[in-house]
Amino acid sequence: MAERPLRPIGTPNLGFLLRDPAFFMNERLLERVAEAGFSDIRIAHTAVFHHVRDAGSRITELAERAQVTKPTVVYLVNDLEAMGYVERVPDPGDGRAKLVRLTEHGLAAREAGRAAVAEIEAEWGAALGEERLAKLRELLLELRAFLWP
Amino acid sequence: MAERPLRPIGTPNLGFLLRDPAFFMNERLLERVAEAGFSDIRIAHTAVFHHVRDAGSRITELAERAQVTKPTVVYLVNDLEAMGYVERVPDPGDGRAKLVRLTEHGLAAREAGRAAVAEIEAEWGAALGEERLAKLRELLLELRAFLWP
DNA sequence: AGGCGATGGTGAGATGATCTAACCAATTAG
DNA sequence: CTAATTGGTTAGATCATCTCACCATCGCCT
Repeated sequence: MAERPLRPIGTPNLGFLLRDPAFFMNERLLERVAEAGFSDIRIAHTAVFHHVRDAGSRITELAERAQVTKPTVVYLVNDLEAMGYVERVPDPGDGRAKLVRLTEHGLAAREAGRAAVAEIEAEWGAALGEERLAKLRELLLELRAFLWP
Repeated sequence: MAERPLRPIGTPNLGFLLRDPAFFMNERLLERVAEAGFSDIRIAHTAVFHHVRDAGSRITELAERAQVTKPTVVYLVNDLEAMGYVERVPDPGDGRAKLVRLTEHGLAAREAGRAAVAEIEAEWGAALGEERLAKLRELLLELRAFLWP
């Protein structure tokens, strides 16, 4: 298998090429969110911020969407609740369930996060050229469609 | 900042687009390496396998190359040494230093890892088309050059 | 209507990968 | 020759994640 032209020596494999900039973005994101006044947010919390719906989401739903286990989400939500970013409200439609919802503070943090991401992507766009960045995004979306049909 | 056209709703940001397939590759890599008979290798170990030179590398060098601290490398190397993948030999040129080198077992595991990566990349190439995958790699290399000049 | 399997959420405890701080041994530079 | 630097290690902490066990509620079935 793998009868394809060998990569030039020293060219990192796709795993590294993908992971390293993802890591970079995480770090910058955290930096800028901290600068915006939310310095207690850690990278794991982004799973919640990214997936929680405005009307509130169940723990189970968050776990599915973020592809982690329920106890992991509970741990993150406990954390965020203690820090005032989210609140748990009873789910009106099901006595067992609770809805996790962003507080005002949480909404502000999410906005800061979104702004930071947009900023970082803009910097990358300025460096590569907007069309090339768009092409990169397109290819990554295609890859994602293949991996998670 | 960020006066660029908004992404369509639901389009994941670049962080996720990059991280998710990197994660995917890691998991597949580990699976296949395990199938090849090296089932005790964990993902963190890849840092050592990927960066160690055939002639042997110092702990310090590995830490720099893998972008982690020295104690982290010591921890990984202890692990790999106990499992028989690497050995420590004294550095002939410096009494303080030791060289970490792959054993026969380690070389075999590295080969299995390389084969697995090549296989996965070939699958991606078959799905996206080789030229498009090459384009993706090219753009990622460009991004890397921007981020780590 | 009552019981019981499925579902939503939690707690306890373990594990893995990382870090910082402190340290010893050997080297190199004044 | 001493002092600062460098290579490696140990100890201990932290964080993010998991599995297993559990309780509460729901909704179905007889």
